[in-house]
Amino acid sequence: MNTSETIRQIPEDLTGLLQSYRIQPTVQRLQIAAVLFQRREHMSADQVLDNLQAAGGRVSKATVYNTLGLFARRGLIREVIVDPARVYYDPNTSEHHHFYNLDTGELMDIDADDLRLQALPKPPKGTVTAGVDVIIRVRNES
Amino acid sequence: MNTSETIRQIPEDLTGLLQSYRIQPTVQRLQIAAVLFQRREHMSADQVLDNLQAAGGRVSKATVYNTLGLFARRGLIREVIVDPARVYYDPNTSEHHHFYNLDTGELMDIDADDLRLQALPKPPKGTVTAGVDVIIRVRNES
DNA sequence: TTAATTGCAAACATTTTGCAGGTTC
DNA sequence: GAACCTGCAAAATGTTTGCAATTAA
Repeated sequence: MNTSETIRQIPEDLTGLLQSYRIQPTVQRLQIAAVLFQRREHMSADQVLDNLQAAGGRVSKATVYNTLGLFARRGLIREVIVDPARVYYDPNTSEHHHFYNLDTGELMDIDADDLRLQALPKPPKGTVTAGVDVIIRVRNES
Repeated sequence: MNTSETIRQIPEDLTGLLQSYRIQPTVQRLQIAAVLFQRREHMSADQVLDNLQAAGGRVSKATVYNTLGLFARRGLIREVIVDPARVYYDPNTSEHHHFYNLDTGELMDIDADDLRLQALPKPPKGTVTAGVDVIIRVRNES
């Protein structure tokens, strides 16, 4: 299909990574991809923007939002919908799930092997499954 | 704990239902509860408002939002976070999961018995599990 | 009559959009 | 040079808040 698994390990080849997802690599897109793939953390659009600006990158807010949307649409990253107030983006697109800390807003991965679903129910008539998200909401103790 | 299972079947006793969740029953709250528990459907705040106004109820937008938030905080209903654009509220608080149709925005219940999770992973140190949500995103065929 | 609730409008936060100017192939 | 991308500011959502007026215990 593509060589993403290999490329994933080599953030230096961001240009090739973007291209393999049919995304024209531009200065801003490479900077945004760099933040995501070097940190390999879940981030909101605003966090990406802050990070970039702190590092001296010159990217506008609109471009960050539009670019993250594009990355997600192309399958390079994944949207994580856990907080009604903002979308998180996950550079890890392999099958996995999430802990979401309601107190801190922190997201943590759960490996697919650590959380198996027993036989998925059939999707409603006329529909096909597009993805399965499991979110375990946690709260700080006491 | 409470008699919600019984009360649930009797939307006429909405006053008692609210009281059993430590919610002072007011005209507006009863109207909002009526919409949710008579339809027994997932609804956004805006849908609740529309429904109410169409039925001639006089409730303000702020009150609908605040009331749904209160209901959820008290455990009478459940928030469903699947769409970055809006929160859905679910009058069914028993353990269950959801199909979410990306094309139509429709939410459908999945009975807990039809989707078992094989041994939940332990929550991160210092945290306790507050809830588990499984969302199966589906798309209309072809 | 005191506390709680409501409604309105304004405030907020996140995200999207229109469009002029720049960049890329 | 044609198509595409970026930045800015303005607009569009959905939701929250401040506060005066109203309602409930």
